Amino acid sequence: MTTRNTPGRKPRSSHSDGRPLPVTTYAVLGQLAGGPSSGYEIKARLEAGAAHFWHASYSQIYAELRRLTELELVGEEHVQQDARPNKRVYTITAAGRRALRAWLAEPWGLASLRDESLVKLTLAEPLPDTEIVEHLRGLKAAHERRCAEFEAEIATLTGDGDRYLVLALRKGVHAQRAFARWCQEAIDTLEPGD
Amino acid sequence: MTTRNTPGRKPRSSHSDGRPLPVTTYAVLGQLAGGPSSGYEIKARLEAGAAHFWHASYSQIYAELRRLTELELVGEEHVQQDARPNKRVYTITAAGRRALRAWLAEPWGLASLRDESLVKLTLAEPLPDTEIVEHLRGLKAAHERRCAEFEAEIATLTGDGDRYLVLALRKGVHAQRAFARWCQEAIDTLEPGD
DNA sequence: TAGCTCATGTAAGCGGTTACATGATTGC
DNA sequence: GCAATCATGTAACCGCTTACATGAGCTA
Repeated sequence: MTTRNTPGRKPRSSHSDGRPLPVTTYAVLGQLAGGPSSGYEIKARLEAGAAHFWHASYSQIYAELRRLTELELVGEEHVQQDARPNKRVYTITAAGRRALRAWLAEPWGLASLRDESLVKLTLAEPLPDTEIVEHLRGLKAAHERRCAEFEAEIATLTGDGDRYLVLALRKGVHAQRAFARWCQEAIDTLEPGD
Repeated sequence: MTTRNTPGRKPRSSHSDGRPLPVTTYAVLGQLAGGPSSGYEIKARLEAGAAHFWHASYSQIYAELRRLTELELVGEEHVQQDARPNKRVYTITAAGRRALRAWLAEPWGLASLRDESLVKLTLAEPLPDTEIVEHLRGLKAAHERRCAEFEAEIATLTGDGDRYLVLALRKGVHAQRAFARWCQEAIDTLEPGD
């Protein structure tokens, strides 16, 4: 006998719906794992943390908080403040922590890269190679600048609490360096003499 | 005297609207630059070409073709076929080629990477390092597999017409290698002995 | 007095995916 | 007889961005 959906029981809590929650939801939930906070604070934490590789607007954060509240993965508390606008402070629940841990336990997937410059490159056939090379030079410079940005940010992070953030930023450094090197390789193969 | 919008003249053709067209539009338009074809064929060409770094579903291709037709960047022709379903064959117009060239002439932008695994990493604090390392090992293996896939595909491309595609795939190789190396670096810093 | 920080939201729209619908021909 | 190829589309939905709306207190 298969497990029946006991009818009349409203399917509550963690996404009984088969589809997985989007990453952004967990990104928000994850911030709450570090302590209760308001939507506004969550935005700030995200900006200070994973902002380089994941981004969320206010609209979306507030929407996600509504969703998380409905799923009972977070609890909501209205806080009156004088001298400040009132807050809604969200707190992760036990179910929330479970959901987060379960998500972290799933295999860590590859980033799917949608690369505009490669679309351009594959369509660049009618252009003269010299022009393509010009673009590649510009791209290389951009990658190098970005790389330097990552390195600069790492340099400002001395605290031990930032261990994982530093690791994450290191990935940025690796990626940008690789891209810059690829640009040079591509330039070399396109340049006269080939 | 500033250039006035001559009123009563309907703003026709190439996106008089300020916003740039999305990349997908140009990806479709670009396929047409290689000769007239149907939506179905365009899908096949995309799949054979830039599919690894840019993807488009049928729904979207047909939608883009409608848009391109409206913008008069492509021309549409209904072709009766016996023994086959009827086609709509699209042909790039002079304005279409201009628009494509203009797009290619714009600076080639960096790929914005949204990396799920990095979100996980920055939220992994409560997990024991051994578990994180496990995930990173899995990720490294995945990157190496992907790298091998790119290399295998490059090996099948001997033709000279595939020059740019090969270059593009090389970027994939570079990226995957860099990611794999980063995984190892991260593993090393997290592993006991640190 | 002007602008920043704190604080929350709505509405509209876009890019994109997934599921669904249809149907003829060719090759195993 | 069954699946694959050719061929085009619609409808619903989702994730996300952008623009808009509001408002109090603090600081230059």
